[in-house]
Amino acid sequence: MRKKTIEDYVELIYILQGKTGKVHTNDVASALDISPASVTEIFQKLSDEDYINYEKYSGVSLTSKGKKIAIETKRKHDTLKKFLMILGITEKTADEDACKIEHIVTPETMKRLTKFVEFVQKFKEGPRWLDNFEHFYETGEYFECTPGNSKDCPVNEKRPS
Amino acid sequence: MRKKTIEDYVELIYILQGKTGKVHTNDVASALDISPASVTEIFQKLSDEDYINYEKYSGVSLTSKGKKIAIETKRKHDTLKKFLMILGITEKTADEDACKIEHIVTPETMKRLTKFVEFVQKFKEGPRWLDNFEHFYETGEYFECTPGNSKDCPVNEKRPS
DNA sequence: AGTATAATTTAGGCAAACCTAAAAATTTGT
DNA sequence: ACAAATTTTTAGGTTTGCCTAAATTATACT
Repeated sequence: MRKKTIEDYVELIYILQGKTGKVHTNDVASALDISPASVTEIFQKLSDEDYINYEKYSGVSLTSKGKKIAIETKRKHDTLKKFLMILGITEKTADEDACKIEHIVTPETMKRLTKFVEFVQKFKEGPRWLDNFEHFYETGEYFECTPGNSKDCPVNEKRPS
Repeated sequence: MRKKTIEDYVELIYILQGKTGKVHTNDVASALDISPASVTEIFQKLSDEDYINYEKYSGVSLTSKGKKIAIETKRKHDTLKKFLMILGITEKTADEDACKIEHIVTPETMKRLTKFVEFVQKFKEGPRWLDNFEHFYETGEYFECTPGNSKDCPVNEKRPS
């Protein structure tokens, strides 16, 4: 199926680590549906590259390098997911797409999308054009809602101040 | 570097095929910067799975199955690129991201994004909220431009009717 | 048309990411 | 504390996607 990146593993370990901060072979194996033996290999590789602290038979924890990557990746994931949900995508699908896009998106695009999410979230109930987009998506009708022309707006009443 | 999918190859062949419709080992090899020998293997695989017509030493052409995939993928690519450019991403980066996202995005998300591009393109000079987003991106300032409140809009004059 | 050059394929190899089966270490229950 | 059950690791294998070098086929020039 899908190719897993180092980021995937590190992010997963970050998510799986409970209070103790220890993640075990089996945790990862069952989360990814691969064999424990493969996870051992992955742990070895991640350890070689200093993403995790690994000692045989005792579970792993993230190094500061690993933690940094994990947090960064999760941040990207969350932003992408929010972004997609703003456009009206269901949570499940948004999560799925975010999970794949987070690894390949350029920093430039990521920065724009982050700002876009921020921009939209400035509006308490979401900007009206989003309601208009939703209306367009559902019905195919669209409207030019300008400050000087509100009569055609299908969702005027939704916006307060 | 990046993993190539069947879609990548088929789309590339579609793009490389000139009037004759024939694409040669070397064309693909230099486009992807891999060895001609590897392209031969790829051609064999694509041929096995009926994406291309392949006869040794004579170049390849897309089958109808291959053409369908190619067109579909290119359509996705173009839409994603447009979408990203709407958000203000430079053409080069938009192209790069589109190229990677096109292979992994779910149909649901693709449908939304397509509609979104359509929605934005309904506006002759782009919707005003986009200008506001750009303004926000550059300056950090944002405005609530509602039909009843145009005084704060930084870009009122840009919109005609 | 015949030979030099260029393009393509074949053959064999390597590394990565997975696997299974068996061995080793750890944990659990009494 | 020890045997049984579980978890983890080791060893060895498979597939995939690339590689290089050598062999083969096609093309281009005189």
